[in-house]
Amino acid sequence: MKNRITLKDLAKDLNLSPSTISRALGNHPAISDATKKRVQKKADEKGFTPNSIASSFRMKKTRSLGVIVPRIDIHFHSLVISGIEDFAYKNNYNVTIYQSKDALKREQEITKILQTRMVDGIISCLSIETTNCKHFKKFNKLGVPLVFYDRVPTDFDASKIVINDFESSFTATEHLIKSGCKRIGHIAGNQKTNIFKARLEGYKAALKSYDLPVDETLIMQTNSLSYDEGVACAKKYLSLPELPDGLFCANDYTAVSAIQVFRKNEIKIPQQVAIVGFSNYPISRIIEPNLTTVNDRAFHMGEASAKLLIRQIEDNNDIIDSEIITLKTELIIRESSRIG
Amino acid sequence: MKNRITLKDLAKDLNLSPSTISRALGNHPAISDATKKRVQKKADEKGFTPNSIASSFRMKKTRSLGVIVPRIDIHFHSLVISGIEDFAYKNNYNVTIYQSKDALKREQEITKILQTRMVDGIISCLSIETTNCKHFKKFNKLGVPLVFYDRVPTDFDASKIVINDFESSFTATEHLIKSGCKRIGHIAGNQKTNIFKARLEGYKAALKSYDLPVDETLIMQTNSLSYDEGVACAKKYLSLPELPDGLFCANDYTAVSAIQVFRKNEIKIPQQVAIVGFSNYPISRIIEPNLTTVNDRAFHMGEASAKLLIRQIEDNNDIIDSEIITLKTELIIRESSRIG
DNA sequence: CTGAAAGCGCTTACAG
DNA sequence: CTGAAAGCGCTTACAG
Repeated sequence: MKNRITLKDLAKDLNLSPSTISRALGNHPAISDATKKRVQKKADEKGFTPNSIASSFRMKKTRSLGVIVPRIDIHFHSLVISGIEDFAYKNNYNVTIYQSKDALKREQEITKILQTRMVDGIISCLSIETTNCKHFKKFNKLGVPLVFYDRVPTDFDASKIVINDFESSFTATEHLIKSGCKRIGHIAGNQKTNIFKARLEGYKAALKSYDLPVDETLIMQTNSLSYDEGVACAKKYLSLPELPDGLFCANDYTAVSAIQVFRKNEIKIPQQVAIVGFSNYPISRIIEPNLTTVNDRAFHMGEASAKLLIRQIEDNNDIIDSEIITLKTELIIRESSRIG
Repeated sequence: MKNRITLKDLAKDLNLSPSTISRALGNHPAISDATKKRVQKKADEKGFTPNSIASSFRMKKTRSLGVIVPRIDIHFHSLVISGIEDFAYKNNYNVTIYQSKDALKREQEITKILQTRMVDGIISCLSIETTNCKHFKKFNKLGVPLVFYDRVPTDFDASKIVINDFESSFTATEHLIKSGCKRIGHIAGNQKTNIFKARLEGYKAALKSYDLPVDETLIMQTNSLSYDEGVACAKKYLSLPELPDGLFCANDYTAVSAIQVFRKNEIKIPQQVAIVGFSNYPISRIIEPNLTTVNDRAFHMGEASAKLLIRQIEDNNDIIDSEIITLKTELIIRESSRIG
């Protein structure tokens, strides 16, 4: 950053004051068109670009959003970030990203950095270790709006963008029931996490509402819904006296691994076991048979987060304390549950 | 951002000057330990956090890196960003990201934004449309270092982090040859892009060096190496009088689609056709049979980019103009090429 | 060991 | 329609 042209330089060249240059470039109505043209021409000629740090400093607005995600390389989060960046870009905001690596300590450190960086607002998905959100409270005092998505705090009021995990799971399970399944299993995520708890509850509620029994031997608990855990769960199903005829998995990885384990054991999908996943990962379209899954709208979640956050930044109307937006999901029906 | 505590506030409280507060918090050697302690205590007590925008403005250093990627939601790029963020975080840099969406126009706009944002350095992978990099030249004049990765400019000197596509492809093809393949096909990427050109060349060179003929009917051209294009290519192979016995694909998507098309046609992988992909996408470990592929070190590419960039930012030594670092790849041998 | 002063490049209320 | 002036919150060369 050397010998940048400043407003002062332009002013000297044009025999005008820096105030006038600033206003001309900002298209201020009080400045004559003739002057605006002269200034713009000189600015282009000299390759002037405003120093937005100086402007941010002066205005106490940085037009940047801080985003804290567990990991950027998880597809769900990269889609969310993509949605955030897209919306932010269109509205002239910048996006600065941080990874908590699912570690509370790192998340806390990042909030300290964000506190000094003067971002105009923050979007975050909590780390898996975070049970207490007090490190986010400081932003309330500083007047920096927060929006959480996916893994959201329960211990304090904040704006949130979520999907209806309960309802989505209800619908997914209902789809299996309506397809004729009577013994439906569930591979469940970590029950310390609200979204996975809701998915289990939605599954149970659907069974109940169709007068099907909730058979605990058909519900498999996992820690992180990893591919390997999915393989282990599928093997457990195989060791049961009777196989389930339907399986709703709390994510796509476990659903894919179940498909593979079952097929290796000559079990026909969906004829013998119909399978539904959750999240619409890219692999769900590639695995054979293609996986029926819940589109969790990751990109839209990012867009919605950015939209809500920017509205909160720009609304001087201090009446709204927090806002919770629930996005619609969509059950994408593919071969893995298309029976007969 | 309201009623933030400033150095001046602390100074007033402690009957010291702002200069002393600044130096005390910056652990300046000239300040007595007693004063440092007093200042630190008061700062903690009042919840002081430095305004880093003011500091950036003053120092003309923002400690932030601008990153331009085609899309964040492409796994390769999200891994690279993850590597960048990780290294940057450890070195107290922030990472601001932009997506070009593979559009030259948007890439140009982003460079204009970055010019005003005063980032200390820029990391970028060129958009697919970019053939002319003159919109990056301004950063040379501004003294803002640039590092390109993966898709890098050929028309001007710049620091680059790349892998050796030629050699990696040579090794991958050689592996097929050594496994006993004699008729090896190649699904090639867009030949306007250097990396895909290099992959094709590496494949051809390996054949030649083992005295195998280069059979153009076994080389399929694609536009974007998409899954669907892979399916189409695989079908073309099936329509040939004789199938290849080995297939080196310029990415994993096309390799996966080839596996699926072949298997649907009762062709045994790897016994009848051995297949090798490129990039080590997550799906390569999941597809059956598991895909042999080239680990392109996306995360390390990000780390290396950030490392090189930060070194260029912090080295006042103006002797180095640009630096090109080639990373080692690794051939991961899995079932899809393990013959016999 | 500490302070007074200048200045980074903008923006804007005030004056004319 | 344009300008002079103040100030955002830091940092640091200079002085003592």
